[in-house]
Amino acid sequence: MQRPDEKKRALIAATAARLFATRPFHKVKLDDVAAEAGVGKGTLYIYFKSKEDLYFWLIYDAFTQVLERLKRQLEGEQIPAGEGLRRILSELVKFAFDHPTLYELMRTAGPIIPDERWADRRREFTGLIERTIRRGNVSGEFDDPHPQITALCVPGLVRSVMLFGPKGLDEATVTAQLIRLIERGVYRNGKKAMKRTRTPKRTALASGRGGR
Amino acid sequence: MQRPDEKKRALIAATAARLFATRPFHKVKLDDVAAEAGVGKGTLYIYFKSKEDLYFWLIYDAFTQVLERLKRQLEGEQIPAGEGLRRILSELVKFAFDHPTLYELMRTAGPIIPDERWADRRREFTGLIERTIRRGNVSGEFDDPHPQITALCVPGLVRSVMLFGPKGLDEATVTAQLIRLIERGVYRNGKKAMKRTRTPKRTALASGRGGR
DNA sequence: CTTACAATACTGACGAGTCGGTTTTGAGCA
DNA sequence: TGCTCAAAACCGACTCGTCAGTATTGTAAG
Repeated sequence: MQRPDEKKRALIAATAARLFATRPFHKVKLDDVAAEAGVGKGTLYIYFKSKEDLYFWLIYDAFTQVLERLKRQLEGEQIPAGEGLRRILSELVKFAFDHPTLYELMRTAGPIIPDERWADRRREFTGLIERTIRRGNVSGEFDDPHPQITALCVPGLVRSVMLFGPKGLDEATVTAQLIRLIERGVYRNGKKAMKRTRTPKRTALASGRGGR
Repeated sequence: MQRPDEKKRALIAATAARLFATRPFHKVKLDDVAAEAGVGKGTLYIYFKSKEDLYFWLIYDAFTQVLERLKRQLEGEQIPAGEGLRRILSELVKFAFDHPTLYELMRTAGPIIPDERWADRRREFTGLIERTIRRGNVSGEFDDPHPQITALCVPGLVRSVMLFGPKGLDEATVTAQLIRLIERGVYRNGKKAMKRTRTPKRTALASGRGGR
């Protein structure tokens, strides 16, 4: 009955994730985690170094899961950029719907995590999206002047909707709408349609130092 | 030295905002807030009921500021929906650049704030955007099947870019790109619709706005 | 008899909130 | 202008509950 640890680690992780998603870090007591997981408090410390370690691990793990799924979606043959973008979006939304707890958890996470690995993962993530857009630009499929900014936006869209959206929203609707938004923003339209958007002037105007 | 208390309240608030933006709630010590504000700890409790109260007040206040500015931008005559949307975006970005601290602070805010006022404000906010989009739909300017979802996305876009974007980004570029994304996602396709938007020359984006 | 763990008792630090003493303010008065 | 005094603002050392983390004990399985 008591040999394999991975099962128990997962149990603890799931319980903790649930609690951390429900209330802020400082309100989650490890006593509660232990109790709800049906585990001794001491056991927690067999699997995790500290409360912060546990918390970090949860987020890192969840994020890694998303990342791996995305990579799997995009690997292989030459998927057209548009298709790639669509897959990214639906994969993200799917994950958010399937694991609301983990998604909510990542929200809390904020960038204030000292660990460098977190930032690395994050960069890897947006890099994936950015590269897809650039690929589309090169192939002529897209025409996005700022793939980096757009890439940053993608997870933000999903986050906002999941976080503040009304409860009734269904996955398909959300996916469709987000895809629509991003796609339109990025695709090369009938040339005249997007002719404008002030592109020519931008550089000159931006002269006046942004902020900070 | 100081007679009017509002000055001091603002000082405390600003200091606290800085600290709360820098580290998570549970790592901010009121002793530090007091020290950095050059104020006795007891004084904090003259102006704020508790740590949570202080925190909540900061966020609520910041959010209210944005909301008021937006309202001011949109009130008055019949601004075309497209122009309204553009104003919303640039106002948000401007605020984010001007008050990075407050903006970052609002990020943290998701945390299950018990107070109903917070949810109200939030609804008021997205409602403003949603209504603008609907107006555009009615006038034929836009053609967005899900104004509500789109409205939810807007603040998310700004957030993502400000939060994870590289430091170098300047306000004008960010504004332009976000406007482009949303606009394209929302406008009725077809050359004539597009053209109308452009006719009135772009609003003065370069309106100064120095960082400091 | 050993291993892995639940249960639980324990402790030490930490930090929110308090309280009594001190300073500032401004009104009333000369 | 100067003095008095009460009320309000202010300070910061102290208190006291709360947990994170640890050590101990009992027990079931192998």
